Amino acid sequence: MTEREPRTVRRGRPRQAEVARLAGVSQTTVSLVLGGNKQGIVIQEATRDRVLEAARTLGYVPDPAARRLAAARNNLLGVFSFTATFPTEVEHSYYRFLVGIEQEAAARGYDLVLFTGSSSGGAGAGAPGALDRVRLADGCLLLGRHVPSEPLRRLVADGFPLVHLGRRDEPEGLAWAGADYAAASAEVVEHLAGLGHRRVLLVREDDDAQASADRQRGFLDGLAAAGLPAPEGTVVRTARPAAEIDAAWLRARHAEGVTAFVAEETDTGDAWRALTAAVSGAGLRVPEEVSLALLGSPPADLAGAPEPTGFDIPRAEMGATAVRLLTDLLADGHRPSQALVTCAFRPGSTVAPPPRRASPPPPRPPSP
Amino acid sequence: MTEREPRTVRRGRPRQAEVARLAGVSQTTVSLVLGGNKQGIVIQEATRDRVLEAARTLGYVPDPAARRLAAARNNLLGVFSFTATFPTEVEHSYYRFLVGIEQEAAARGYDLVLFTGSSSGGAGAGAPGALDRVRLADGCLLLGRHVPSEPLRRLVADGFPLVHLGRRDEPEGLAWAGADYAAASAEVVEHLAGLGHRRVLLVREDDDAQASADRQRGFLDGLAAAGLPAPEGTVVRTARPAAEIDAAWLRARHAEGVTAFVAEETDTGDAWRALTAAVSGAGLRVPEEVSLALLGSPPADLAGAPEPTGFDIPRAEMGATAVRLLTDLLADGHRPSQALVTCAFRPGSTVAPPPRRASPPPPRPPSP
DNA sequence: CCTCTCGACTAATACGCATTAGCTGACGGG
DNA sequence: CCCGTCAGCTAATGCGTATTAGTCGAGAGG
Repeated sequence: MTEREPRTVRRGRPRQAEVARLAGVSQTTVSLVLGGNKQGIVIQEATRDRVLEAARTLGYVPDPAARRLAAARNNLLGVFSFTATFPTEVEHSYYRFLVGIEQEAAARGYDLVLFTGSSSGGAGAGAPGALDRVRLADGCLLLGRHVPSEPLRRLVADGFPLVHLGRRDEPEGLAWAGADYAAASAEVVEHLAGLGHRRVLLVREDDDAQASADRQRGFLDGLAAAGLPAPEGTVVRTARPAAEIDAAWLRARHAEGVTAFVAEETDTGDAWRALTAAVSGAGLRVPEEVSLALLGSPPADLAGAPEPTGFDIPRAEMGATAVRLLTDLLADGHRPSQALVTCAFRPGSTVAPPPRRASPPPPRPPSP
Repeated sequence: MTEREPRTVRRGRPRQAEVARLAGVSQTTVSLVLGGNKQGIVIQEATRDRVLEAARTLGYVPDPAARRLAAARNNLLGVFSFTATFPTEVEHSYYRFLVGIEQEAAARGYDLVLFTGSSSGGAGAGAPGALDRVRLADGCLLLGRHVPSEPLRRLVADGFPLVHLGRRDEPEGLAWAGADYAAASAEVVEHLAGLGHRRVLLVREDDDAQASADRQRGFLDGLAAAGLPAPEGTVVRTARPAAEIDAAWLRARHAEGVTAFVAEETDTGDAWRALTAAVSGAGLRVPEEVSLALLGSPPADLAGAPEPTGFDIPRAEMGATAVRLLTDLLADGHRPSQALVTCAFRPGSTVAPPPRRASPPPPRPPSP
């Protein structure tokens, strides 16, 4: 039942052998001319030209798999993410990474392979072997907060060149390019303190990502640096921001003397979303009565709203840095290294000095 | 002086051969058990179990490169665009294509290769042989309006599986997945006519893209279907919309009895941008005094403005369709085909019946 | 008995490229 | 005049897996 099409279906893709035949030389010579020829074998100018000419006319392109198998390089960098690389939600944060990744990869002569295993349509990132497909490329970039450890550990142990986008200490020796959330978060807090705020709260989602932890640490460091206390309840961690961070909750905190709220940015932006909703639900004006800050960028659908004070994550730069790290790894096989990219403070318009009168806010009629 | 490390440096990664030795079978059997065994060769339950057990204890993971080499296909789909795939401008239209492409590719077990050659950092899409690199994949998707014909023609002639995103008749036999701009444009015009508009103008940029031509055709077809004339000047084509479509121009057209303006969507959105600017410059209210429609989606930076009446280009669906076309091509080697995806009409809020006061449109002699 | 399936595997080979041993003819020194 | 270089190639392998031809023993059928 198997149709044994002889040579007809032969994909147009030419091999070195075909090039060799056309140029009247051996396959070896073709490999020598087109490949690196690191052995320093001497080839005559004329021969070399014939080969190049033949390759051009046939449109020869090396097979990445074969190249890889023969223990050489592909010039392919993998990109693997643990959720779809292009999520359906508009303007997902990965896009910005990709901008930097593509540019830097292009500049260094690498093409990109997007491993789609984890996309919703596919088998899922959890599928056994999904991560192993990256071995097709020379090295791979990892995106996403929630990366399964076990397969990763294995890759690292085998010495496969990997760079994680975002700080990650988990498998010992994994290289990464991260944003300096801690420093940026501290800066935001110190900015608030400088304006006169004494009681500042951090709202974070119930998430164990390193990025969340870093922000919290920076937040607390910022408080400490400003000489402010961090009593119990200073960091609010909730799995369901929309439900728990509501107008009543916010009014209560405000009544206790909290004048500024800080939210972390996450994939969904839920913390920030809940916070802003709660504030407007409570009828408080921003920034006159209460200051808000966002440790990251606002979700795209809130683009119309006033620009939140906080910082911007230099995603494109992180992507470029990660590519740089990876290609360096490929080049000199140095041991994995890591890089922190600085975030840019964004002044925004959601913070101001706290209201003068230290008394609790006036009771307002419920909004219609 | 060749370092012939015997077994020591043997990559921690075991091969099928090692598994075979441990299980006391041949490498072939291992391949049969662990691979698909599409040949339907019968293996005893006990043997199969021994192999699986051995594979587990050794932590065997198949080498994707070898697998793809042996399979004579690499399960890679190329994505080639003639501008950077991830342009720096926010929310570029390619993103939406990619959403669909990634999903569908994942669902069909393909990974994606992004050819970065055309990115700003690289050699540029014009570089000789830039397009030839796509031969590395099993097939390739082409994005972008302005695709150089010559290298493309070659690829097509060689039978390399290619699908263009967007209608394209140029190289005979090129497959494509396009949006049905003509039908959608006609629908918009008929909608306007149904509301009572008699004089409708189309503003298009000076661009020879097929997409522009299709919209114009649909626009004219729509007029015809509604029984409206299309006198000279009904289609306004300008290279510099911002300069030529200004308040004065708009006021003049309005005075002539034109009650609705339609703009095409382009990469830049300049036509629409100019049109809206001109209308507000002319002090005309939308949609009370003048109706506007956009053949496509508005640029992202105009997201705050009222939603334009028009249609949405189903980009994700187009991407998915293109992938489907391409994989079908790969599977049964059928001759290239094309697919039109329907655009969804978007009611929006920029059109309304024309103003009541029937300042009689100048009875112009319809040109024959 | 001896050929003939048939079940259950295994040996051999192909995939496309890189690499490593040759191999050949020209030239030069002794 | 013979051997050793050496420039310039080519033949032969290997990489890890999938596939295709067997191979081999055990029953079945004649």
